[in-house]
Amino acid sequence: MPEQPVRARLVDVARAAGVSKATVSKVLNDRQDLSVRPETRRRVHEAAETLEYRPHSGARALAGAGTHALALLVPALANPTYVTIARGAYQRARELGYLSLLAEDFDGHEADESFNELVQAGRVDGLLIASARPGHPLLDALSRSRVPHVFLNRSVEGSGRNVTMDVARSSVTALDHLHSLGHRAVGHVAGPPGIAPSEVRKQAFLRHAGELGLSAAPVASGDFTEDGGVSATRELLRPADGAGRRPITAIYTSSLAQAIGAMAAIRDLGLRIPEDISVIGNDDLPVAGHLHPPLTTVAMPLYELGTAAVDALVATIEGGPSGDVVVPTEPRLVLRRSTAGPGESP
Amino acid sequence: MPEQPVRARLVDVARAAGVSKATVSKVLNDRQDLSVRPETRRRVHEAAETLEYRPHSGARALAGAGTHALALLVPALANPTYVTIARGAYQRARELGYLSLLAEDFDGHEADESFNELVQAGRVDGLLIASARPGHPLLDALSRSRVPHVFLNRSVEGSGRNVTMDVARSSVTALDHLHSLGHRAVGHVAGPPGIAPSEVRKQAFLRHAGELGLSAAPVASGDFTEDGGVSATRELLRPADGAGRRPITAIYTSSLAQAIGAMAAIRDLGLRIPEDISVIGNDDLPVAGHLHPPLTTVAMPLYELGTAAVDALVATIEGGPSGDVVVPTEPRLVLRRSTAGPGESP
DNA sequence: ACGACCTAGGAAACCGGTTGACTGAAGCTG
DNA sequence: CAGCTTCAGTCAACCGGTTTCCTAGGTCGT
Repeated sequence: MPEQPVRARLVDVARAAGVSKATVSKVLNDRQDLSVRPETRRRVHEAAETLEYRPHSGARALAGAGTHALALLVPALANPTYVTIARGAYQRARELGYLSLLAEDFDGHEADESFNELVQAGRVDGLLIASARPGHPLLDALSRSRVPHVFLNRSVEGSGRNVTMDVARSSVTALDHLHSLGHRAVGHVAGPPGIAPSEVRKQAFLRHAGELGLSAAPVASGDFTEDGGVSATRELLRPADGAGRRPITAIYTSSLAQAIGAMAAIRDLGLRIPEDISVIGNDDLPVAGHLHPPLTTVAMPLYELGTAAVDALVATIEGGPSGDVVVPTEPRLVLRRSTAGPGESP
Repeated sequence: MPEQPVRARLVDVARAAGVSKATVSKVLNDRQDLSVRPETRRRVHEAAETLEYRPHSGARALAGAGTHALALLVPALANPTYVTIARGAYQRARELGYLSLLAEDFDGHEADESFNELVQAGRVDGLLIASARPGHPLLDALSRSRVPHVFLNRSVEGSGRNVTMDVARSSVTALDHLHSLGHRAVGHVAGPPGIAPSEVRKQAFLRHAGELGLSAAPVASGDFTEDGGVSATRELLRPADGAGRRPITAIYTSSLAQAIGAMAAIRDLGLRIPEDISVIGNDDLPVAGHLHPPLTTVAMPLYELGTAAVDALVATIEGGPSGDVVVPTEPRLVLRRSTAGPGESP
């Protein structure tokens, strides 16, 4: 039997450095309640280094220090939006000495289970929740237990723990762009009702449409998927008057996938993009630039959302106060060829 | 100070059921080395139920039982392929009493760190590795330690721990389809060199092209991204002879993103799909059906790959033997409108 | 009637860290 | 030079499970 390359334990480091477990623990955790000679400190660090010591997270958690792990709950990983957020969260967590785990929360179906497995089982110190919606079972569990958590992207009103982007601004940016191209009748493909950013975008769209004096600003809801975009777009393009005139000349969608669906639906109706209908979507990802035509988008600061959420959560875990946060980076218009003046080529 | 709704602990359950910790532990873990009266067993389960008892994963891990957690390392979450795999893994893991965690391994950059944080810190019992490639730092770490693991999708030759799909078959399926439409000169957009499924697909493509007697079967490599598809496609379509004739009439890509890139590149050259060039991609996802034109694909059994990998890993963890596994489900052709006979409309 | 053998369950050690109370030695003070 | 601090660390309890021996009481065979 070959030598098992056993993990180094605290006591191994202690032995190697010629000190006690307690000293090693305190030195490595940089605790203030202990005075150590620099020389000793050095020996400890050196021993830990050569032995490649990693504290056992379970033991640490048991002893009352946390696990130094967070979990990010996203509603749908297939939506690459959340992947960008997750990356931001992961990186920032690492910088703060935490590990960020990723879990898909199939719109509440698995939420209880995830909650149990992650929080109750003591695997994580806190939750980053991107899957909130009214009536979500998780909200209940959270209020019963006292687990540190923040809501990101999908905020929960009155929680005082929301980390969001300036979603309203994205509607304004998109609408200003279309308006400046000459569009006066713009439709909006909104996300499902009840979901915070979806509602905010819709309200901002309607408000700003009013401010710009648009002649029409119909809204249709659909899932944040391609199919959701297809059905909402069909609804928007159905001739409203008997004359058979198209009610709108441009569409603004709440997600990238919806925009892809919208483009498909528009073409199915025999219309051209952007000559007949301009399309602009939210969230910029590589695929947008490779569509036909390349899609104009409003890029949201997703990565920053992830980092900001971790900052807020870690602050909470470490005893700080909590409060709503809005990521300062503004949505950015990414101009491509799916938008043009009504009747024009790009 | 409000009552902290503390987690129920083992001893709480024991007290409630009127037995000892040991008994509860054994009953809940269904251990054979103890005889209990059915009545006692019932009481224990009941108490655990009403107290909503969840074992503390850290404590359990410390005591020598595992963590009952696995980690899935994927090379790029932005590639939705891996999301489907992850779902399969997650579900199957749950059925087996495990929790599957998801981590992005930025092509080796973070692999060591992930390995340390997950394995060395004792957070997981085993690894599902989908990010292998020759020279990957993880391979070293794995051979040094004795952590249970399997490689999925991207196999590692000689490891005896590969869980794969019939990737060669997917090339045959795609090529047969194009051949039956009348194509005799087909190009292949392969993945990066050195990556197992990429190489296998390419070899199978070349072999079957030979079997079918194609007049041309050029191959160009590119990343599994849209941009990778663009550049490889440009290479394939560059006129080879002085005559300026296009060398091929169809393109088969190794990933869906590459297919999207290929379509963009084809259009940029002023060519039509499928009249001038047919396109067929690997992996079927919702977006494929909403492209312009809707993309014909070869659907791979990704979900099953995830479940099979978990089966294999858990078997290893629980002391079983290991061995290579190939998911039995065959690749399936999903016919859409990006393929047609040379010169024809779909 | 008495030991052998089950049956049902309990006591306690142990896993690997953390933490607050404690201590021996050196330095300072009066 | 005795007493008080400060310094530099040590001791041991503890976290919440699991597991390995035990044991008390009842059953069975002879």
